[in-house]
Amino acid sequence: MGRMSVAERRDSLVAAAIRVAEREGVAATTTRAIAAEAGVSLATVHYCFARKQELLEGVLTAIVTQLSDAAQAELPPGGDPGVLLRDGLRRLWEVVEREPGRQQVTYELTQVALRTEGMAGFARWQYEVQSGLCRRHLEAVARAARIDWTLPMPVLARMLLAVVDGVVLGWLVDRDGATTRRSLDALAESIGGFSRPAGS
Amino acid sequence: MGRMSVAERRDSLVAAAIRVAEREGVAATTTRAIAAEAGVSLATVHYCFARKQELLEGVLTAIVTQLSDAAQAELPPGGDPGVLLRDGLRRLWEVVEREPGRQQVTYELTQVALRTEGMAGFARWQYEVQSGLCRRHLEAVARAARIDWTLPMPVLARMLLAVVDGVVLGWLVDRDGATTRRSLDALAESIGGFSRPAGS
DNA sequence: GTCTATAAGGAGATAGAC
DNA sequence: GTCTATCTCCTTATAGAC
Repeated sequence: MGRMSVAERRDSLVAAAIRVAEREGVAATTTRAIAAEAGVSLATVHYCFARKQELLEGVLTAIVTQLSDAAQAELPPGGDPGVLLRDGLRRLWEVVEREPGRQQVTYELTQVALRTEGMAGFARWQYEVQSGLCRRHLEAVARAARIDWTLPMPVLARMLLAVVDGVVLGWLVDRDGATTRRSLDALAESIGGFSRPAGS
Repeated sequence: MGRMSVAERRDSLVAAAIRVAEREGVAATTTRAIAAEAGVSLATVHYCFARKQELLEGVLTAIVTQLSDAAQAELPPGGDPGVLLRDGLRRLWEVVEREPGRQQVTYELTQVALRTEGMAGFARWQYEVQSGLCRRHLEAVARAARIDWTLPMPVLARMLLAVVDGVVLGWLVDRDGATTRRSLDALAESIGGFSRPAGS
């Protein structure tokens, strides 16, 4: 843990903060805990980030960016839109179920951002990014299944994002994976129903 | 603000805590802030609640109970299940849009409960109560529309609860009421589709 | 039952040596 | 860049007078 550039140290502190937040919760992610996790002194944290809020913004940005990078997937042509959506959500679900702490941190950070002066914009940005991922996936499904959606894209994207958020939130509370997966499948099928053959 | 019984004082402190939490967030709901809001001294709070966690449990209980009481509604016979569900969600939405702080506090408290030793049970209880409300509403819709649901009730109830949670969560971030209402309508219609005429 | 006063500790942030 | 030491403020909780 010798000397490194400010940029490297910042990345290392953000990574440490994410580990602490997943393990202990965002509320318990103090600058002291982050410093200990990263193996540096408290003052080093404040040398790299003028205020703690800047570090939290870095955490939120890193989490959203990682999620965004992981969500890219191309779809082979053909198939039913409901089935394509269902398969996409099942792949997403595997990731969620493997990293529950990450999802919990995401929701906690959104709440913190909404309540913190000057961070509300980050919450909205996070939501726009996730909404954009939903939109792109819905467009990919439309191309693959050769259909047009019968609802405006903003409405459909919001439906899909709401379904994912709500389902994950519920699972974080009761950890009933079986019922959760069946609900997710049914909701995917539902949304797939808002389609008609392309150009008709 | 003279003397009152412990029970009365506890209720008054819980009510004060809810007001502070709606205004400032659960994280900022300190015993001092609650005492000030209730017009009593700090020591009085600790006289009525041995630990702060007991007070928070009282807040969560009060919020869930109030929500539960407000959700009762009888449905006139006849109509389409999707339309009945949609109308129910629209009534619920009016309440949500009128009291955004209340919803935000609910999510914040769930997160706190999940992270707090000894409070995880409260989060699960909260979820079971809300799930029960969804189940009862779905059963009422089935009676009114004379249909049977084509999915098991636990799955349907979870779908409905997830939809409400996800939609509210998204609206708390971007406050786009128009898109939110259209998404809610479409999702209600979707869930209504998992039905067939009764006894067929 | 309610108060004032205080304990005991944790938080973010900074000063100044190296 | 990183450290130790410290400041200042705020938190939960308690003691003891009234």
